[in-house]
Amino acid sequence: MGRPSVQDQRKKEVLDAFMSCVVRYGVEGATLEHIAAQAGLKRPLIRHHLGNRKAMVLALGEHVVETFSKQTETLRVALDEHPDVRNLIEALFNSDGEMDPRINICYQALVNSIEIYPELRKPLLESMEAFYKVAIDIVLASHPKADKQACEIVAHGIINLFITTDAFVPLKPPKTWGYSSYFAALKLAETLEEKT
Amino acid sequence: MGRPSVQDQRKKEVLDAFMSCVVRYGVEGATLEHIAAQAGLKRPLIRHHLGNRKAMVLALGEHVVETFSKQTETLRVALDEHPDVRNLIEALFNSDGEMDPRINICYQALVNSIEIYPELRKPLLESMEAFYKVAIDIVLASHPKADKQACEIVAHGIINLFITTDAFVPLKPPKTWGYSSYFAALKLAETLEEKT
DNA sequence: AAATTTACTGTCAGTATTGACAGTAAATTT
DNA sequence: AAATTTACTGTCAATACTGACAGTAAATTT
Repeated sequence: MGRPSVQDQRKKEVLDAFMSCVVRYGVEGATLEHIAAQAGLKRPLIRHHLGNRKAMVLALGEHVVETFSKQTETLRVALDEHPDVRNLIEALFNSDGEMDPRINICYQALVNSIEIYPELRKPLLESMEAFYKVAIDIVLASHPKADKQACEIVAHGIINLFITTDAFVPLKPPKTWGYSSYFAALKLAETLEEKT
Repeated sequence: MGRPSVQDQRKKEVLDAFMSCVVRYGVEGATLEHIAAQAGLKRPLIRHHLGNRKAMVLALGEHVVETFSKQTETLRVALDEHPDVRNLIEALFNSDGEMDPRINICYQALVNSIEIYPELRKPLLESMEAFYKVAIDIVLASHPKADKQACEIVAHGIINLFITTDAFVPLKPPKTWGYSSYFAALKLAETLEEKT
């Protein structure tokens, strides 16, 4: 009874606003006022729903890790149907709107804040490990004859290139930069093909 | 006449301290007090030498761009002697102590702060363009018969992989991650070899 | 309609950060 | 030694940020 709770919804909204602010101002530059304004709420209200600043940062960490894990799972389905490296690359780089471009930037920002929030280290590390693992599995399944170590290197390379996809967006770089990581990932995948 | 000026030296020391703080706390998290403590100086003194906070951030931008440009030049000499892709990769990934690992992290942090300091955009963009250009030139000179576009893609890929080298360091990742970008870069370079 | 629970706002105190500047100390010239 | 220039320190006011909480409004149950 009583007024129905909207905490779950509000939390998501606030964390979404937090992400946008982290992209613009960094973790420490994202003030509670910034976040509240971005979410269209008053500052005391976001505190009511999420607690103090530290709790918010940790919640953001969970949120990013969770979103990351969902993306990882989305990739795993591409494995089940057609365990092909190109499918992996397409899913990573050309899934229109599926991947939130803010996630990678926030992830990196949180990694760099680990000295302030050491609790973030473990979940961030584990989510990235899972991400690598899925990529490695796909590459291995896709090229069963290829050298195992080569597959791991290619998988790592593809993921690392993916990480940089949106790294330069604030620079408004020439269009040629935009797809460079994508094309490089494709070339990297080529190295596993049979050499005829 | 008068007491000899140590501004040039002090500026360098402060900017070096600023870099260390940006790596730990991000651009906005690096307070003047942090920077001063890191440099072993009093806060009013760093102001005396470098001006207010905004001036310091812009000076840091110049410093990073300058260091970046020096690294770019260091690479160009590797071009003149042996324009080989492997030399490029070795110079990037295995030049013990030559490359300051903080530079990439600071560069990325500054890129993400462009909305606050728009003046940084142009120099940051240009320094990265120069960096790409040198890499492309080396790859082209190294493989004159190869497809031009392929060379550009490989060069971009190598640089983008280089960018990620120290991205995960705060996570204290397993050793296997450490060289993944390096090995991936080598594999990427392989794609330009003659297919026999 | 009363009670209850939650959403939301206004506001204040404590702290952190920055900017500013007066004043002192040190090194150099004349 | 006096003058001059710069390095450096102490300190205070203004501002920004956060934490806390009382109090109001809204939605639901009985």
